[in-house]
Amino acid sequence: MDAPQRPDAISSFAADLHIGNSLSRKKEPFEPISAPYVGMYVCGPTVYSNVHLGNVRTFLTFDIVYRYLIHLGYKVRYVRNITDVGHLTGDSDDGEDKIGKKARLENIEPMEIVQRYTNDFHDVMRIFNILPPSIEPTATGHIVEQIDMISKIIENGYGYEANGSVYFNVRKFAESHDYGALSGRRIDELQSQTRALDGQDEKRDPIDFALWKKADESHLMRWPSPWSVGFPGWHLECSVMSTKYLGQSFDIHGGGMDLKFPHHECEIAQNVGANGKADPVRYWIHGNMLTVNGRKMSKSEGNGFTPDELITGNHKLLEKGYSPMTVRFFMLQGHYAGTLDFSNPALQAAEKGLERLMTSWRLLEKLKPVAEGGSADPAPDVDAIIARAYAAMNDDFNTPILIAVLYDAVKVVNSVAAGRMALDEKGISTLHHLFDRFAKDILGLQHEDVGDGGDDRTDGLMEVLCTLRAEAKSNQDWATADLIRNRLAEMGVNIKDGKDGASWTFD
RNA sequence: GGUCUGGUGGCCGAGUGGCUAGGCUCAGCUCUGCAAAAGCUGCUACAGCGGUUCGAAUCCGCUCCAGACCUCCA
Repeated sequence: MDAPQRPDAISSFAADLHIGNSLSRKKEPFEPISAPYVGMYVCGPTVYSNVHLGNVRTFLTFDIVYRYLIHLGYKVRYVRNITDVGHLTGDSDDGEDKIGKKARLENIEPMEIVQRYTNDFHDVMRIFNILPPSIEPTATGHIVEQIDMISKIIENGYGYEANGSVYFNVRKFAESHDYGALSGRRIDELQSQTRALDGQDEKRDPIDFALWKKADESHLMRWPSPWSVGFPGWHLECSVMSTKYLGQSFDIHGGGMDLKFPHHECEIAQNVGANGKADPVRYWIHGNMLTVNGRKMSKSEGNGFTPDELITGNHKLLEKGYSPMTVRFFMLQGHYAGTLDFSNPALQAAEKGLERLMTSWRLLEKLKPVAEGGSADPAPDVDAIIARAYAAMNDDFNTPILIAVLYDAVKVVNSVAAGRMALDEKGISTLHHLFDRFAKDILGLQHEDVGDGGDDRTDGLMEVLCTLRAEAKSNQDWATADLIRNRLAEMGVNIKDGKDGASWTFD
């Protein structure tokens, strides 16, 4: 897994980068707080089960952001947390800690759960060629800092203790701050929307959220604090770890659309409530959901695929298996801010489209420049293609447009290979640059064939076979020519007859 | 009910005032011993209704439809 090549200085193209900011709901020019450094925080997974493709889409979105910022020359510190405590089951069952519950069900240590699914998460990230972040902190590794932040929030008057638990006083905070600015919610509406208080509730107001929860001995994961033995609230870890590693104000905060409320709204309140600094995050980026037959992919719907099911095709909703690169490409053909529907025809279209792109990319390696002094007519304008590639990425990371631009390059490569167009040395090297930087570094596309082809010996063997076949063809010995072609095809080697002899590709 | 997204051709999916994606599919053609690949051409749409404008898929209003979110032991 290769990180993008980072230039020594910030690219001149960086000045045109615009980011769709979910806080302002506008596309804004990207101006880092202290260039060349960029701080980016993304909410990572809660490691109590296998990740599914919907999760993958979110992390892929920020992989593209990360890769492009690096490509532009920024020194990015990318922090993506692992939630290993505090995320409660929010639905109708019991509101237990998700990890604690799983540990109890399987009768093992919570940390075994955490380790197992963290490993799984990393494996999945790897097969989709998603780069690891600079720092991957865990909630349990930052209990001390979380307690410290709670204390600050209480000191500042925005938190209160009730029976050993601590809550954030939303109404108090909203007196002087715009709670709801990110999600567009108003606290009066929230108030009326919230389910009725039951008499046991320790919260002063139903819209308050927990910073610390007291826990009895049946809880597997609990820590001492000034208020009680218990555990931190889910929203707290992200505030704590982003502040610790990126500062009280930082550039980019990302996550899935479904985290906008309450999670991110609460994060802002906590950061501001503890640090007193308004606007802790400059640019909020939210990746949209992956749907299946129009429904959000989720475990409870039974419409989530694990990577294994995806690759083998062993799932009732899959007609066949698809490679991770196919899925990566498929996801990048849609913009991150829109929903994307996962379907078999769409996947098959992506598979074929990717194959055409990759075949052309391989063909580029063998392209010969037009001879010195020879005319390159008609000569395609490859510099314009590069400019359009940057324009696409600068427009809020518009990968679908970038892919469309790459297909223009595909057309050029194929035309040159077929002798219909000509390129000089410089033109060819520009195309190399386009594919290496945009397809490989930024989109993270890579050839999936492993081990076969590419080395000198294979090339030599192929040359011999092609020469023999060319000889057979010139003798009109079609039987021999077809035998060579067919036997190679059985092995996954495809011969293509062009104007200047045959070329070959591997499946 | 509230908040937020969206509704684009056979399918997927860009595009936010005039030029205008791209991929896949289908049909025809070129090339070709045949095939594959590649290239060319065609099929060419913006949920509905009204408004603004010289001009709207794009802006405004309304309607219809779809999805997400609405929080801690509800």
